Amino acid sequence: MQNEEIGQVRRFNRVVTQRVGALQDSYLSRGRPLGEARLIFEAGLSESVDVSSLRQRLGLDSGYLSRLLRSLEGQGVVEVRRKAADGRARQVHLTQKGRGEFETYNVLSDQLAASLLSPLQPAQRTRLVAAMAEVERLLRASTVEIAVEPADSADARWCLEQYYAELTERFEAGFDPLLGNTFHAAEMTPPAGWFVLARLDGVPIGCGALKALDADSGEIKRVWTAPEARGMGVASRLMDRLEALGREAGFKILQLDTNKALSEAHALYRKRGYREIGRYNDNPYAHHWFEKAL
Amino acid sequence: MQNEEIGQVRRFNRVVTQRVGALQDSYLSRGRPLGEARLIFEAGLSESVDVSSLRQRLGLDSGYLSRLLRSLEGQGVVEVRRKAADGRARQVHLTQKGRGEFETYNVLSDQLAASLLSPLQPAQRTRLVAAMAEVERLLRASTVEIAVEPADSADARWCLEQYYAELTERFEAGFDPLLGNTFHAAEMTPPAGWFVLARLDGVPIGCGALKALDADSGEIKRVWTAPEARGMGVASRLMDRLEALGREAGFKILQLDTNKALSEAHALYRKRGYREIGRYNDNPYAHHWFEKAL
DNA sequence: AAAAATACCTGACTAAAGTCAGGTAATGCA
DNA sequence: TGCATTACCTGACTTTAGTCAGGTATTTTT
Repeated sequence: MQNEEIGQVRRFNRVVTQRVGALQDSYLSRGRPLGEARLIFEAGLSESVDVSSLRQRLGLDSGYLSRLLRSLEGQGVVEVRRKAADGRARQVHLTQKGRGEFETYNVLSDQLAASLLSPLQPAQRTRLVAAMAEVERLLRASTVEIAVEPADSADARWCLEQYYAELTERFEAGFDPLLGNTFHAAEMTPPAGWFVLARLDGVPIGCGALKALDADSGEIKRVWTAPEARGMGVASRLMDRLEALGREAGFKILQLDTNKALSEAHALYRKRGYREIGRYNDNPYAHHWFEKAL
Repeated sequence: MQNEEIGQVRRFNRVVTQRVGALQDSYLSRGRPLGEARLIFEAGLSESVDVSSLRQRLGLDSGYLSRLLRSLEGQGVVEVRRKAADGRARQVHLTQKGRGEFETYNVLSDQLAASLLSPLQPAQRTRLVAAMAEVERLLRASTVEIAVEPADSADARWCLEQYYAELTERFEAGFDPLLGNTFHAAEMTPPAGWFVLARLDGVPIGCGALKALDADSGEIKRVWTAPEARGMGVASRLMDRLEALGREAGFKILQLDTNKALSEAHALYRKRGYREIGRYNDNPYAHHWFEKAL
């Protein structure tokens, strides 16, 4: 990484935290401590929130949050009720007054955003918004975490279900997981194989698997990215990790198959140095077979 | 301004303050209150700083800053000495230990920046850095403030001097302010005329003037942007303001002259709807004359 | 030379933010 | 059924941040 890049990131950090951060705080606290304001904002995002979820999202101490909630209850902006499904847990709702406050914060946030744009000329404004979208997307991309996980965890299963559902929709002939060269959790468990999961803010957004074929070769399967996370390079990073695992396992060759409907996947494999080979398995859904020497 | 733009700015604000802001704080406070850390950082930027300048830059209360300095003195990271030139004022120096702390913060800042970039692929990284540069530049542009000010203030004179110096350098024949259709402060003082100044973070970075020629027409002069602030649309905004002042004053027509060396200025005038006319004054440095109906 | 202004300091506050050690009620599990 | 766990609460703190009213030394102005 060049010094120049680092320097640019640091300048960016400085300017943005000053302009946006400081403005944001002053706009949004409006006579109420920032902690309370943030709480109203979080609570307003949905009909009701569990206290535990607030605690996690805002990173607050249990006692501290409790006190904040008591204060907001005193102001009549929230109600805290015990949860029907679990009597220990409690849920936070905004009262009508709270809804009003939430809307006010929303209007202020809009004004804050507008105050950043309004001094600019239309062309500059368009460029700023586009650059912000790019920064946002790539910053989010840079916080995607990829880790080897058990293939039978709830998150792993969720990803695989999404993946199958997408294949069913996209394949001409539909997709039946039982026919399609399925592999089971055991085959994705070291040392028979590996399952990697990509998460954004803790939420699974992609997966991939590597299965040992023999001592020298492995097969890559089930590489999937959630639609909302596409264009962030997640699949590439999953492949990076899977290939690294293959290298560690001593494989000389990685193989994979794919359906003709998955054109983005073809492009990705080609770009990463996979070359098309003849059929090496009897997967009824496969139209193309690739391999790459590690 | 469209809702879509506002929404994008708000998403950007949220993502950036979360990622950058939170990381920054945790990285940079390292066991020391953030206020003290910021102080060390500011003090380290130069050999020595006046307390008053720190107070201004960090926006701190005099008593509060004083206490922070005592605390840092106690930790042995700064020395506060009276200033030779003015016995009331005091100067802050980092001790050797303080220098070490400063360097540590620098390294941490670099690491923080690197941690945002490192998960990305080279192409993404390049795009992120470019987008950050764009956002930084345009956000800075959006905080430029333009105001009508007295033409004989220190900042106004500074701008005009810079402007003259640049003309001297760029004009084939050099430039002598006494010959060049000079106008004096009185002519830029309402209602005879107006002087507008552009500031970025309080520092003057551009100026412009409008002078009444008669009841129906005015002349725009001395539109200048500091080299480091170019490409931010400052000149356009100065022109906007000057034309608005002209409209308020009831002028029907604005005129201006310019030297052939100032090609960017020509482009700007043409883009804003000025059309070239014949010589209307005897400015020896002018090669082109323009006017625009308001 | 006296008066006014300045630059900083000290003391005495307050509010906000955060921490930690118990405590209570509800739930899950053996 | 009883014991461990959980989800949250309360009380008793500390730290950080910030404000404000004087006070002292120095410089500038008159």
